[in-house]
Amino acid sequence: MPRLATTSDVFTAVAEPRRRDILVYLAPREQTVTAIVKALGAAQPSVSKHLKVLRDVGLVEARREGRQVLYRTNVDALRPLHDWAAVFERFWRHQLSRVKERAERAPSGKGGKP
Amino acid sequence: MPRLATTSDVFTAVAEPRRRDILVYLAPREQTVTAIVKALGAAQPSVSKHLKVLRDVGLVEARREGRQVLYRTNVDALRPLHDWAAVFERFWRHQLSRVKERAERAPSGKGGKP
DNA sequence: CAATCATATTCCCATTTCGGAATATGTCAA
DNA sequence: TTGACATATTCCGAAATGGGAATATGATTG
Repeated sequence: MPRLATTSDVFTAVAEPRRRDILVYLAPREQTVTAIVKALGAAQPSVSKHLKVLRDVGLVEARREGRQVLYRTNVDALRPLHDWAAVFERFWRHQLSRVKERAERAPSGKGGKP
Repeated sequence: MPRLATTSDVFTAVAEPRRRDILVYLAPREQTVTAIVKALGAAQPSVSKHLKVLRDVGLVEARREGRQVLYRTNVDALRPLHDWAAVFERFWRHQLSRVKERAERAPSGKGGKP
């Protein structure tokens, strides 16, 4: 079995960079498909397909207005993602000490990993 | 061009449920591959492959101890994910009013979406 | 060195994914 | 109704994914 269907999982849907861009673009206010196409510089069919995926997962909502369709990010659907990531917040402090320790061990910091 | 290489993007790496399970399992403390195999009930080669993906993206770190290899989640590498999701936090309040409004419009709340 | 435990890698395969091009559907205007 | 605009869908091909089975590498012990 290959990867989980992109249409059933928020994580997989968000794995695509273009879809992330779309979500960011549609978060402040609803936008036309054409607007998205122009903003992202992508092909229209491609955008429509991505929007379908996002809509199937519930990450965006659509509203028809005449000839145009206005899409808008459903930010609530992103909470599972945020919540999952937030679980690790608990361990950040714990591991921060390690990072700090390493940083202090190498004071001339510029030469990280070129 | 098909999907983005799972090995170059944290988002894609985390798209796989088993890999998420591994990350959660390895967050509190480092664990042996065998331990992961038992904990997840997955096949050993499968786990090793997932670990390789996670390590290539920097989501886990490995340490050899005799015959065994101890893996540990690098929680810092999860920050991009968290930060990206956190961008939408700003809009949650805004959209919460809509949800609230809808909830108040339907007082007999039990029948949500079973 | 041989045997064994622990982990990694390779090979094969069914399935999915995305982009591009072409085409279909839907909606408004004249 | 015809035509133009906006969006959606289908078909195609190249590339990638993850599981399973087999095998390879690494390290320890006798």
